[in-house]
Amino acid sequence: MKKKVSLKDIAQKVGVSITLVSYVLNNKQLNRISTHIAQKIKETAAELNYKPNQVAKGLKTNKTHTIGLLVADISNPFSSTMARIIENEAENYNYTVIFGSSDENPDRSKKLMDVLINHQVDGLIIAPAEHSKEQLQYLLTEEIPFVLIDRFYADLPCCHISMDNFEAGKKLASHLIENGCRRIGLITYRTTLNNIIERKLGYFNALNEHGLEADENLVKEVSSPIVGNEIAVAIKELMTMPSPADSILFTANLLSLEGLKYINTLHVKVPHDLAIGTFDESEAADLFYAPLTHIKQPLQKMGRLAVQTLMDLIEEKKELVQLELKGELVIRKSSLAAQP
Amino acid sequence: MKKKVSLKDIAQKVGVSITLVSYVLNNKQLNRISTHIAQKIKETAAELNYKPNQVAKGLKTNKTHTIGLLVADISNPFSSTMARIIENEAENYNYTVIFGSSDENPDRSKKLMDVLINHQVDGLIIAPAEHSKEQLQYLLTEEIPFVLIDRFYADLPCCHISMDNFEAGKKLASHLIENGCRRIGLITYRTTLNNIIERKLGYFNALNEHGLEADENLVKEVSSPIVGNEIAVAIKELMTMPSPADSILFTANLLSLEGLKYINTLHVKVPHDLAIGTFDESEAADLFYAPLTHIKQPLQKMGRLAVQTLMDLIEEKKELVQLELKGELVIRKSSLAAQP
DNA sequence: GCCAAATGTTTAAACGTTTAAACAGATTGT
DNA sequence: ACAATCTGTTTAAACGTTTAAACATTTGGC
Repeated sequence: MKKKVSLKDIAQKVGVSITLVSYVLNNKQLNRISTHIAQKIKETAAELNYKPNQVAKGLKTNKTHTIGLLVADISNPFSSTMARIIENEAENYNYTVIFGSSDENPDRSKKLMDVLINHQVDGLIIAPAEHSKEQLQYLLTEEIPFVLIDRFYADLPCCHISMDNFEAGKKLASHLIENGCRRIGLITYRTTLNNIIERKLGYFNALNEHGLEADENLVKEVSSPIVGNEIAVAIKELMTMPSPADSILFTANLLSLEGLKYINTLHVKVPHDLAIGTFDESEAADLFYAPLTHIKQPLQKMGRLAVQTLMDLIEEKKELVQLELKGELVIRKSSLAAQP
Repeated sequence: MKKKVSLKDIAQKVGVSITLVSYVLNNKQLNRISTHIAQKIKETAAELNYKPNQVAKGLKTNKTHTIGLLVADISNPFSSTMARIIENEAENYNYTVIFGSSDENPDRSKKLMDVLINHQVDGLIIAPAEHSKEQLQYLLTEEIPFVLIDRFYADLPCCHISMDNFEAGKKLASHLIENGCRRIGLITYRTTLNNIIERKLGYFNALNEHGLEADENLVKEVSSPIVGNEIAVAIKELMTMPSPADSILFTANLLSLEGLKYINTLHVKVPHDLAIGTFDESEAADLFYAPLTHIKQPLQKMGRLAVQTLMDLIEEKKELVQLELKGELVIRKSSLAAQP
């Protein structure tokens, strides 16, 4: 790689000090500097195609204009959509995004966090992995600005932006009930993450408020959102129990996609034989013969608020921002089951 | 943000020079340094939780251990899958990824490229936007290491890794022909990008080799891959022409998804009434009642090779690597049309 | 006992910026 | 006339590292 043009090169060419070049190019002390020399410096900078070295600048100013984004997996649609929103919003503040995928693994998460911190990011936006509370605690003691998205720990006094998952789960379950479903199976996965748990609690709350009894046999917990066979087993059980499920609520997008693959192999028509409700939009759920009723997360809003909050933290306009935005129930064919 | 622990802090605490601390922590000159002082330095570093400042290091060594990834849109599955693969492979080399979405816009692409370069990335992996040849030319003259993925300019002497799109298009069209299709509609979008154009040429070549005449009316070019209505019009025309299409080959994933949405609204059964072939995997195409026959790109291989090639460029093991990997034809229900 | 070599550690400069402070020369007020 | 002020520019130190070179002390050879 060629050596890049530095302030020094410009200074030498023009025959002035580096300081003066810096002042001119940063529009500082402009009331002082003679216009014709300023002119000449600018011309020369353009001519040499000078690009300020952000690394050197960062060392001096202690601001890299970079934010770290830590997600579960950048290749999954939730993360990548979020990444794009965050990229765009960060750009408005002249910030660049550097990312890492934790794979929901706390060790990996810790390692990535360190890498990002070592790169001197000015702050972090994190969709925390399971069991990463200690790490977040560490960020807090180090006073490294960060904002959680999607999930959070209730007892951790930090900024977080997420959806009101309890309300969303309740809204979705209520909708199924109001459309005639009486035996709503719940398929969720084993986790300590509050977002998923809240969705489940919302489901129970909806049953309760509608005077329906919760049946433990209707609740299936698989070990992870991608184990297709466990999901298939769960669905099979729900469909073949004495009083079978008339509908299924999936607490996560991935669960429903895996579930539909299995349902597609059965002689079961959605929504006639089985209504479906799930979370998040997806092309796949759109293209399914009975497009899926789902909770649409306010991703745009979440992403933008996360960046804005982070910027405030970075600029030390300290304030504890903890938001739970409402999700939107998008009603599609998959849930219009017992409807006449 | 708290001030971070520096070499200086360790040096002061132990009572030695900064240099010595640096040597110990980098395992340099180890044959010289007294073991007990080395021990003490390491202990103190651990105790203070020292993390080397990559920015300062980068300034001195002229290596930031960061690569820039420039894609069309990080939120689309091709880009995000690629991003993840690149992230993982880069990690093997102790590199971190910083990204930008060009939106296929040359101005934005130029701007992002500058931002990444100003952040002193050691190299770039780029899925070039349309009309970005000049910018790439510029990288070449500046000797900034970069590798193109997915697309390239034939006359630009730079490294690129992509799929053999001509062969892929040909393979897909041939498959349709061999399965009885005789009137294959092609839906593509207006672009100067070689990858899409090659797919189209592959289609023509397949027709030719199978002794079928190319009918210009069967070829529809929309203005962009996301204009649903244009795609609908194109499909309608293909289906209602005097001798209508018995199949459609989409030259891009997005086109087929938009197309299927429209096809879903018609009284047309895939593959019986219309066979479909497309590019790239997607959950959506999997879940469609007739899962789509498609060309699977060797993303894993492309991503890994791109990183490896870039690392070689960065380490000045200069070599021009230009690869066109073979795509895999994945045959699914959507193309098994005229088959008995 | 003296010089050379080996051992352990420090000095100093550098990377490309920023920025407070100093400086020199011109202009002004009295 | 001369201090005070203003104008335009430079000096120098700093950010946190790396690394060649210098230095001081010990050890070894003869």
